[in-house]
Amino acid sequence: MSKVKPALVQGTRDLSPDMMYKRSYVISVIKEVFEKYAFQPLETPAMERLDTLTGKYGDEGDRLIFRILNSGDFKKEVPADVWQTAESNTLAGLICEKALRYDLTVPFARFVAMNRHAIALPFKRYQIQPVWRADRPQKGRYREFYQCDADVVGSTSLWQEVELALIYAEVFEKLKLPVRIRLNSRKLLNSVALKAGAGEKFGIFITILDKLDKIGRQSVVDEWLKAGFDASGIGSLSSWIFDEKVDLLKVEKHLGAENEGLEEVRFVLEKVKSLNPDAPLLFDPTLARGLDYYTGCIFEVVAEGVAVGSIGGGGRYDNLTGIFGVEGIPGVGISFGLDRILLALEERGLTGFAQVSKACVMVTGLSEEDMPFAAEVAYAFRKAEISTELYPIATKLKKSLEYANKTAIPFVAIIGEDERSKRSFTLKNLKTGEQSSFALTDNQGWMKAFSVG
RNA sequence: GUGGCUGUAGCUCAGUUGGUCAGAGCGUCGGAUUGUGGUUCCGAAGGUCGUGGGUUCGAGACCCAUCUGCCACCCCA
Repeated sequence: MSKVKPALVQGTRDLSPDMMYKRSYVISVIKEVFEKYAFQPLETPAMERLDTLTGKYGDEGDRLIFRILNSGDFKKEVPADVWQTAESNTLAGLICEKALRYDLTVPFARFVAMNRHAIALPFKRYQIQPVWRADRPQKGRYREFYQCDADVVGSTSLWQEVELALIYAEVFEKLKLPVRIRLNSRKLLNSVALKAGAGEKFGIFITILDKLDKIGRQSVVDEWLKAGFDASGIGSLSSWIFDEKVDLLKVEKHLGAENEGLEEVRFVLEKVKSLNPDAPLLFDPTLARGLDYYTGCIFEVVAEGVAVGSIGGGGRYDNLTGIFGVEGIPGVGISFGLDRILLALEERGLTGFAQVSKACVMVTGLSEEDMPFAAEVAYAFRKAEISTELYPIATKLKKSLEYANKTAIPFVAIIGEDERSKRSFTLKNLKTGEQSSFALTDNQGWMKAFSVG
């Protein structure tokens, strides 16, 4: 076999032990909160049938789906002339029947459609798994990344939105990451678009609106006008919609009191704030979100002071399972972008929570004769539920202490001839340099020493 | 998918108009210290200058391609 230079696929990365400690912690926080709000775990396969995924994310989304080449003699299935003349895209459709999942929501919808009979509604599930997108990587943008989703299907109650917003607030509070949770409603956006005379061109309208952060108010207005929307409508719209803090009463004045979207937003905002006054939830009429399937409330989370894009998003979709032939099951869900959350924590220096050492204590023997007893000591520690590493060869103390120091193991139990003959060990605290001797049978003694460190 | 920037020892980077320019710091390894690390001192190893072509008497430096990272667009976690 010829030698290959080791390399990673574009947009992917290895997660070192160092990173894994941090990730595990963040995942544990998210999972804990999900379970506290009574969501149940679910996992689905990395690959789905291609037709399960296509058409769910818009044209742009379809392009970003990683397709999997058929096994076997896939060429045989394609007529020669087609093979010659077809566009790459068409051809890919003929030789790929599977794809890597693009998000967790559509596979979940597929699961619900397939298991409708076995599920008690409302069904609340959470799912923490990687997804893949054939995007061009940038900072905080990977081709393989983790999403942590919580969705409820089978309930139209706005209390679900309230609880999901509370989850967002609680997770980021626990992670000590300052965020802004933006809230809007697609229905409200619809009314806004109507005011602007957007009518059929709702998509174009919100796409332009969505660019507000990047291009600024004036450019948004200009683009709207260029797109041919009603000038007077836009004029009155721009008098309030870009305000930093939008007063709901003001919105009501412009859209009328009988506005469903406004009522949704008001309800969620009020209930969340009354339960958790510190929740950083705020109404933002300019929040649009691109995904085709949202129909009600929409959420987006951005980290304060860190440019990593949004670290979470979600919303309500009235009929996601419809395309799988199961009608009338509404859903609402949120997603956490694990990789971006970690990036944000990293940039703000908030990863101090991470466990730094794999082991609490390392046992080292000075000669081969000491090794059996060293192993016995290590085993005794483990029986006491202490994470223990046995230095695998008898070596100079300098060596093993250096190793313990580098890997941040706080204690070293030293076994030499003396210790072995007395069935004891010398316990050194690497932080303070103190050391004392314990009989192996003196569990209470050495357990106390460990707890002090 | 479109456009731009980038790539030199494990890491962070020097390298002048193409002609000893293959370097520094940190890290790694060995020794000072054969039962004591994190400090100090001494010494050593490690790079076909991302990769593949090309221009040139001569290229790390120029050109082309490709890969990677990053940035903008698009989109999004």
